[in-house]
Amino acid sequence: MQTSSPAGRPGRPRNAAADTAILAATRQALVELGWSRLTLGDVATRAGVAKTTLYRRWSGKHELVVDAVAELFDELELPDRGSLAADTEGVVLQFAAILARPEAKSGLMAVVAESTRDDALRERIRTSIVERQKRLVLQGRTRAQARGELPPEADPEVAARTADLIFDMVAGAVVHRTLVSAEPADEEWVRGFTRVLLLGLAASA
Amino acid sequence: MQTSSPAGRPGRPRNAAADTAILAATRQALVELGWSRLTLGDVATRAGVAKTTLYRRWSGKHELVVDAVAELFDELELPDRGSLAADTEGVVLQFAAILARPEAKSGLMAVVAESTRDDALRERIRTSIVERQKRLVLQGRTRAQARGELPPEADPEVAARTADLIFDMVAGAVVHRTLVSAEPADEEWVRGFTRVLLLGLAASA
DNA sequence: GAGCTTTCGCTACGAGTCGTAGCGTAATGG
DNA sequence: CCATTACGCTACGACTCGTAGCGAAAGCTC
Repeated sequence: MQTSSPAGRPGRPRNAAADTAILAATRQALVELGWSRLTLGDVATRAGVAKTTLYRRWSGKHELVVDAVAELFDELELPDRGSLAADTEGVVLQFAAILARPEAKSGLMAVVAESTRDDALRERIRTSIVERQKRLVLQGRTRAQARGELPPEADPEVAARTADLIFDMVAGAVVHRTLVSAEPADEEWVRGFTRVLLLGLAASA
Repeated sequence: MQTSSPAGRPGRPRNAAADTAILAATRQALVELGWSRLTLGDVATRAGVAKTTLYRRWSGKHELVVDAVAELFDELELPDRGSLAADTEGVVLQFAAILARPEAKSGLMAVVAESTRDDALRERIRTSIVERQKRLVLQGRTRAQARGELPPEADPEVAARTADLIFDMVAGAVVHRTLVSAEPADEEWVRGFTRVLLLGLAASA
């Protein structure tokens, strides 16, 4: 989605409803067809717009799918369940529920794959999807430190590195469980995961 | 790669060197073009074979890339460095080194994305890539139990679930770090990761 | 209202890829 | 020698891509 026209720009304004319709149509097409068989002409037909309209707003399949999938993560929130372990389990379960949806599965990995050769696409993914998730990790750590469950971080640089590490471990594990192992990240799995994450491999046995 | 013709089958045998050339050409094309721009016609030209020959051996782009990428993981081994932590660091560094290669990056995620809608493809990935990695986790756990670093598992069912969990945590974290966060899984990162994995989040600070 | 600007739907188009068919030839075993 | 399979090559229809051009619609400013 490029910069819209909020200010008094001359000319006919864009149909805002079309954006919504196009993104919804994209997700529907992802469910029915998957990434590889999804075509922009098909999406345009589903959304009830002309193919040229779609190309005026998105430069291609990749950007469109990033935006369509990003909206799925809007609902992510950090619940306050009273302890770091419970908070972690709650947010991981939310994340897992989103990833379980077919439109997320087929779309997310495809754009990540393409982002390895497209810096602009990676930046788009980072700002509209990844950062939104990482924010929850930072919130959770701050809250846990306030509770005294985690020691306060003196060095902000070390704190940032640790947060990045935790984020990669949490998001990576759920993604791998869901997409590669193709098993559900259900409550039982999340409990085991949280135990290892917080207590370590040796202590959790 | 489908079943070759080792037994005395009539007719002209397949050129075994062509398989090697095609897979190498596929990896080269992945490096230069990435997944989306890789075409089978181009791979055939690079390998010096006719496009029809390629289609006689692989049913499509997905299967071909799975086989091409799978060979990258052949070199994975579990080093014996004397302790669970050191062994873990060693194998994770190997895994990270493979994932850092562009042909692995662009190819692996793409086929995983497609496998969410193609059971046969997922099975092919599982047997030729994933199981080979998971074996290392099992070896590492057995060795650590022999050393007394981990308690022996009484229930084989629980042991299998734990091994799956560890595998998803290790592989997922490295993949996420490399492909999504787009940062190198270097020695420093691996040390921090291993510490959290073995000791837990609280104890590792 | 007049005039300007931008969007929209539609059609058409060249370019590129896909996967297959058909052909003649090469290589192996019985 | 002959059946059988693999190979290289060419050609093909079908499909998707991304763009161009057109007339009409919808907003703004004067």
